[in-house]
Amino acid sequence: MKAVELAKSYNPKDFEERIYASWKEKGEFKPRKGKGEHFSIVMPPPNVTGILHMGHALNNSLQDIIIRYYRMTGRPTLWVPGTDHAGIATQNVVERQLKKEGLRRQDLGREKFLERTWQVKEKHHDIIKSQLEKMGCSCDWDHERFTMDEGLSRAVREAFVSLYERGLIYKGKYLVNYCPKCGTALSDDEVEHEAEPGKLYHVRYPYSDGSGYIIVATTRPETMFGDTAVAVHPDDERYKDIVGKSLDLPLTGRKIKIIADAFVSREFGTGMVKITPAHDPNDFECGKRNNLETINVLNPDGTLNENCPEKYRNLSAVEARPLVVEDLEKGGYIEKIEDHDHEVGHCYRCHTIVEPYLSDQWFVRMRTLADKAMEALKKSDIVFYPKRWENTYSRWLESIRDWCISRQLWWGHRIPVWYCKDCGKEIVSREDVTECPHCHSRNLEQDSDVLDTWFSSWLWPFSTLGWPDKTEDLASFFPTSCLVSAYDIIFFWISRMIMSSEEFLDVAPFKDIVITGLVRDKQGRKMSKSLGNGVDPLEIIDMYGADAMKFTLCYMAAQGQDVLIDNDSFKMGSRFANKIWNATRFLLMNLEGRELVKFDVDSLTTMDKWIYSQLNSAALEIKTAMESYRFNDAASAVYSFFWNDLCDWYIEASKHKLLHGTDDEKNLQISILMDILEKSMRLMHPFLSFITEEIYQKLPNHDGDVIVQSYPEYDEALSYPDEVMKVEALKDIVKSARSLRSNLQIAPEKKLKVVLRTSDGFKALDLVKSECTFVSSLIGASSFIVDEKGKEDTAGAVPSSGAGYECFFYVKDAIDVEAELKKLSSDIEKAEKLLSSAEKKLSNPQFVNNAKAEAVEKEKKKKAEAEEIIQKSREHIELLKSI
RNA sequence: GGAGGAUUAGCUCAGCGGGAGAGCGCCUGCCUUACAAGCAGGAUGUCACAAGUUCAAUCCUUGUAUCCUCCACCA
Repeated sequence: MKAVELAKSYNPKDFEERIYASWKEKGEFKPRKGKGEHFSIVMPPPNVTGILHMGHALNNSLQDIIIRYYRMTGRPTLWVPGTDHAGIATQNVVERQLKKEGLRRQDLGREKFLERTWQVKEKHHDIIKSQLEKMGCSCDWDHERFTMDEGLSRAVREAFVSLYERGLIYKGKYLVNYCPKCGTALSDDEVEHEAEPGKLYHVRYPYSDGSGYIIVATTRPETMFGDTAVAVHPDDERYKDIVGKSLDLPLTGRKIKIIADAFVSREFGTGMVKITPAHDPNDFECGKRNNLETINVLNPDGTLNENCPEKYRNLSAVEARPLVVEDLEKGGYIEKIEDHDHEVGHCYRCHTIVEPYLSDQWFVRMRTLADKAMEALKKSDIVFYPKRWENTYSRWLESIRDWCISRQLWWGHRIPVWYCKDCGKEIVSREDVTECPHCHSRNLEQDSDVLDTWFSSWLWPFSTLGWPDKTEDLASFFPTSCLVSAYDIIFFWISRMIMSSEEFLDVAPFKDIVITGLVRDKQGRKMSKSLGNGVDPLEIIDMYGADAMKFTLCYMAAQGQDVLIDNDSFKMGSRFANKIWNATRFLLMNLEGRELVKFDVDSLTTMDKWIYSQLNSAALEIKTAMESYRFNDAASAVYSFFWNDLCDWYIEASKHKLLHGTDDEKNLQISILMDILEKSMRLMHPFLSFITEEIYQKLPNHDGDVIVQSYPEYDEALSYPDEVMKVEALKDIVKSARSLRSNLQIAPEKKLKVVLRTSDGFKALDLVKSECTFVSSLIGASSFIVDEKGKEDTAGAVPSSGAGYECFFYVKDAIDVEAELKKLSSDIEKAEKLLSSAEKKLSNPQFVNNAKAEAVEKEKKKKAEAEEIIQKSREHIELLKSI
């Protein structure tokens, strides 16, 4: 047989791109009719604001592993890719570009601005797509979607209108979070609270009748121009008598009343609080309860407006504050100023301080939606991995408040509401409206706001499959099987997808929710441009290849734990890939000139059965790990099977036959190896996709592409526990022999006569005999004699021993007796520890009576082994001393 | 103010009721005809601290300490 020769070293650049193109061309990522239930994933759509970072690499690597695994199990499999228009974030990117050109978006106008934003979207989309391809993501590009696609836009309208019709969407004037820089309202979840050092100003508010003053404490004195009352607790004995009295608001002289409201805490400050309904959520509620006037003192850009004294107008809150305080001091209104740290809300996109701002906005009523989402968890329709996130999810749903969905932006889905300028009616419609259905006027205007970006992404799992139409995709692949996401968007996205899906389709959008950790640097810090600690996926792929990146991430992704990495972390995967490459190279070299033969169980040796058994166990371990999303366990099963079992032991053991066997022996051996190798490629394919495909194509026994081959399944018939036990015993002999040689500092080239003496019932006896040559080569023996009967004269030989055997080395030349003595006493010490622990347990009647029978058996065995080691080691010490 | 996570070898982390593990790093010896991105051998741990449950605790319970996240309208 003519075998393909592999390049001397593993170079992923030689084939990764080619293989991806070939998969794509052959349509390998498309769902196929298979057996069993469908398996589908929708990719969390990356924002078109930039390029993918390591977090995306982790997330998509894991999805790729899952999807490839299930594709190979034969289930009809679909992975839907796509991108998100990312409302504010993308608009900010474009506005920043404009700023460099000295322009604002208003200078361009809505239409031109949107044109420009579409260009940015296209550019980033193309980069993102090519990144995903470089990573090897096996998603079905024919199913690719964008949140502002025609179809998805239709889904957004359907969702909006149908919620409106059910009374779950309403418009109203409320105090919302408002980012002055982005110029838009935000939802509660889009505000990040951070502790900041601040001051607590104690301000005197004089009574209108001149009978003195009261003191209120505030962190924001500049909002006092919007004060419309001062409140005390109704049960506060100190202030019972002054409720109803009138105060003169400092710096303006406007009169406000003292009111009583139970929300006031008596303990904080003076127990008196100024009420500014337009600029504080508590005060807003309090104002409503008490029918207070609402005075807005801010412009939309965060500066003070015409409701403030002239000198402060058009200054930002931060600029105005010291001026106001200064003027208060001048007027003798400041009682004292204390340091006071407090939480300040910041915009999650631009980090500007968010203002509570009174404005007309659209909201989704969340209570009933949240209840259904809660129900889904209670019924176990959804399961979180790891489970602890279920608490986080429930708690958020319990305390949910209505969702502000209107944004004063241009980039996004226009709110499907039209206002008739003639009859003043509001028209909410799935289709564009050009004529008022009430008065037939054509004088209509569409609401200028767009929807929160999450209002389209919360429909993602079904809008991408064609909803609201009843499509074949929806029927075949919905609900999806699992969702892989980081924990930072559980609220923004995951919870809301569950709500929308339960609301519109009466079913959870996915069953398993896999929450990954975040990728951080080696110090545990978030990766960011400003810190310069980012690790770029493309750079890693360039250095080590996509397989090395994917495998390493998988190996490190322990259930929900953050992944700490630097560039060097990926050497691990790279070395492993190199190992696979070289092992294959060696086997293909040995295939040259050989014939593949058919073989059956009867022709398998103990070693052969052992490696099949190990492969079989690995398949089981991987299955178990994958089913509970324990990626690191799956990766270590792959790693230790291929490297430790196959390379270190099996291939080593086969070398003698491959090099010195008869033609028949060689043919049989290489046939078995090719079979194992072919199965290994299938086993490893989800984790190292490119290299396994590249190698698979070069195997004489391959069939099509490995990506669509069947995944090795655990088979009870291929499990050989006896053989496994024997091989483990053989490994033990070799290891202890090697250890002895190393301790005695015997040069590797020095070949020695070695005699192995086994005890009665030593189970691996026949194996050691049949693998004589192998063992002999591993322990550097010139001759290796298995001495069952104890006939060999071992006088003067140095022994190494373990359970059931002694291995004598005939060392005539000078050896390091001291070193060996040291080793032996340390062995005795260890064994004595073991022995005493076992004896302690066995002499304890409670242990013997209560513990499981196997546990007791194990202790007995432990004891016997320890005793054997101690006894032999003592003999050996005597022996050494006598030399 | 709530909630969660972390604390195991020099570093990064697995494990989780019965003899302490991996990768990297380190030491020693090897270019053994696949791989020096390799092979072999080796050292290193009161499994944060303190109680409790148990025949048995790194693992379960309860506290304590340090670190990290998330949530929360107390001015």
